[in-house]
Amino acid sequence: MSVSLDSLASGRRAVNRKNNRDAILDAARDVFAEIGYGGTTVRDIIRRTNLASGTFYNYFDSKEAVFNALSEEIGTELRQLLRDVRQRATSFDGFIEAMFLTYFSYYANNRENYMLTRSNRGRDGMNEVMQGPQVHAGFAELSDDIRQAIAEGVIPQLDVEFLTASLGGVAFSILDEMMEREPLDPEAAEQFATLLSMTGVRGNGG
Amino acid sequence: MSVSLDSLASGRRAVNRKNNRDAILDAARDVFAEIGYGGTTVRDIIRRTNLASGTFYNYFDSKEAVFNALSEEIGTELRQLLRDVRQRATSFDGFIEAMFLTYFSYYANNRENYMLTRSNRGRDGMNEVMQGPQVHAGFAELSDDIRQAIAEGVIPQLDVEFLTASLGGVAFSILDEMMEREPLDPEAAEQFATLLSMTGVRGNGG
Amino acid sequence: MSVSLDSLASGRRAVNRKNNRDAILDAARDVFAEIGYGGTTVRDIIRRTNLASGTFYNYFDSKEAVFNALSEEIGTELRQLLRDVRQRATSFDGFIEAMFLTYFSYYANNRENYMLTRSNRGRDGMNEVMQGPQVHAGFAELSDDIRQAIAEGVIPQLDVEFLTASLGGVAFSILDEMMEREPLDPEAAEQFATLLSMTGVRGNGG
Amino acid sequence: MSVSLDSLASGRRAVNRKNNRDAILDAARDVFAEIGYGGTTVRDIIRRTNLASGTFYNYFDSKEAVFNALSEEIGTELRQLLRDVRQRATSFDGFIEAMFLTYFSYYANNRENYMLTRSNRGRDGMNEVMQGPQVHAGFAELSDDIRQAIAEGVIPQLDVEFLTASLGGVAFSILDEMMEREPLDPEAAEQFATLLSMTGVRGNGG
DNA sequence: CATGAATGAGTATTCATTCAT
DNA sequence: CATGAATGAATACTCATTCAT
Repeated sequence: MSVSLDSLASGRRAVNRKNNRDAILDAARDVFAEIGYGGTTVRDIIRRTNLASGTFYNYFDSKEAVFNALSEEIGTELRQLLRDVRQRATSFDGFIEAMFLTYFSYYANNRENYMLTRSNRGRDGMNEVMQGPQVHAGFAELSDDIRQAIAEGVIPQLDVEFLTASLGGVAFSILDEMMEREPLDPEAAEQFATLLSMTGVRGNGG
Repeated sequence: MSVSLDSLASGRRAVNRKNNRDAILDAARDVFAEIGYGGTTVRDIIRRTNLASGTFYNYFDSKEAVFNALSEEIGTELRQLLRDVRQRATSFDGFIEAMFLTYFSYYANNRENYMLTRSNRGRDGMNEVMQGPQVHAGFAELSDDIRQAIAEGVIPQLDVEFLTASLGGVAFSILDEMMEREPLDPEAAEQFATLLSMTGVRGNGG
Repeated sequence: MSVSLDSLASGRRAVNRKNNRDAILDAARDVFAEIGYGGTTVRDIIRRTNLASGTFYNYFDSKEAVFNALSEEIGTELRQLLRDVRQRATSFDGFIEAMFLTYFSYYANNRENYMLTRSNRGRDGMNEVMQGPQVHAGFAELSDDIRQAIAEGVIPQLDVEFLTASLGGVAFSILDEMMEREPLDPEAAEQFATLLSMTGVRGNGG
Repeated sequence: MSVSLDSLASGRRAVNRKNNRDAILDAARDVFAEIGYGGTTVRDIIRRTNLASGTFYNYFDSKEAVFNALSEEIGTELRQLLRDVRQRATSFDGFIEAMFLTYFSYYANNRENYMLTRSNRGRDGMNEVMQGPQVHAGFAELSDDIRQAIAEGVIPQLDVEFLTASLGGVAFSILDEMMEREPLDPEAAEQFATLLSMTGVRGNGG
């Protein structure tokens, strides 16, 4: 008897713990997206929750900590998708194309994460254009891909860091433009990004 | 004693008014650059000044107002430079090239304004990738230029908004990369940006 | 599994109850000594224990309650020692001497209790120079002894309360001084305390 | 005109500043005395004042800072009195006697400072029986006096630190006892303290 | 117009205590 | 009886802004 009770208890507790953590994360995601990281207060977050103020601190140490958890979540998700792309890629062109499409599609399908990412940009000491640690890691992987493509003679010997930054810049800026349009069209965004990146303004696009 | 001072006032006041305003702007520029917009308090700003806290409000309504004034200053300066470029341009290629060089050189020569611009990115409600009202205006002009180039058949019929955003994105991201290098090399940055923008990765660069 | 444990419970529980209570008391003694009564939190105490926070309240009602239990423990121990002294005493001089020696030796041998006593002094509403209820009780007994000594003509007719307080004050202040010296020398402390108390500065000491 | 206005202004300001500071100190003195240092909150202090909460921090950095200011005030006052005593003293006996009388009288006439001193005892890290920095300094001076008296052969070669501590202990403990009596009788307290200190229990008192 | 003290709403965080399991 | 998550009251301190001088 007491065995089953105990195991029930611990099970329920674990579930509840998970639920509460998720509730906080969900609330935080919304608030950050709505009023930005800087403007968000811990009170704003818990207010959107059934929890008491103190409960927040059972799960996260600070506002920054929740934010990092969210960033990590998105970054990990996105980076995994991009790794899958990398593995399936058979050509550099196809790789870049798939990367852009994956990237734009991800945010098209997760608008709240897009909003969060934008609010990210405002964190103090986080003013690298929009680079949390996750983005940084993603860029490092991209740099490696570029280096390899250069080594294999697939693309010319360009400045790797400049190119990495540029591709990121193109992705970010087109993402912002795409998110303002209705309906969302990740394919169109991808096509433009690919075209510009691969052949430039002079390319046979249009 | 203060009576004689008073009698000098009318002339001196105008000067002083300008001086005080400038003192606040200078202090603000430094503080924003150092500790970011979010972290900066009005007290931080006036502390770097000989003025009293209340005096701040004789010149600006709020922290945001000083920031906007600074942004406007930079934006106006930069936009004027870019207009000069536009007027002197004889070809689209030359125009883009000169735009990039002017842009990179400006920040290379005004590091504190670069820092300020970065801190800008973090403002709440200012999370458009990097768009203060000035940047917005600058982008509008660039869009016009692009539209005209398309109309004249100088470049293919690309999506104007996407292209404008992309050029901005490339500029911003390469700027960040450039500012981390020593020595600062605006020419190298310009060459890369131009090459990528005009001919893409596939271009005969390297 | 837990069923068989349950059947052992009735015997084991009593043991465990004692163990847990002692574990809490031990932890509390250390923490109070280290960071003082005011700074100590209930969490600090249970953290040094294998127990859960809620368990604390199965044994004590509050931080104050543990503290009182510890005080009582020390007070009871010390008072018992002093009662033994009283019983063995054959003269007032010998009584005082033995009292001091017992007192100083006790704390020399139980430094953590000394630390605890010091932290005691800081309790709110416990600001009588150094008087927990135990000390109060001890003082009452000492007052009786003094009264009796006066009645028996062994010592002059001094103000009993003043004298009791003074002997306590001398004891406390010399204890503090003694505890700062290395090595601890309760005999020296006792000799000084006795000399001063019995014959004053003018005594033939030195 | 503007001169007189200006000087009036700065004068009034200074007065007001002084008044506010004093108001805070007075309120703090009362609260500390009533509910002890540990239990006192900054809010408790400003609540007894007409000032706003933020105003507190225009004058003091923290609760500790006000307390230190008060302690210093009392300590300085008392030490000055004791220095006067020292200068007027013509014999060691007379010196000790006058010291005790001054000490007891001071607190008899400043009950709120007595209460404050008692609350002092409870500060964390301030658990030396009741020694703020002021008391410490006072003790150092007393030690010097004792050393000199020994050097001059006026009193036997006693352990100076023990004796200093003991005189302090006697003073403190008798003070506590005295303050509980009605009416306050500093002379009686002084006589007892002097008698005990100089001739001990065996003295010809009573 | 300059001053700088006063204001008081606002925020992060802690902690003793409760209570469902 | 043990557990430890949830609670929410409480506190210190900051800061933009006002306003009397």
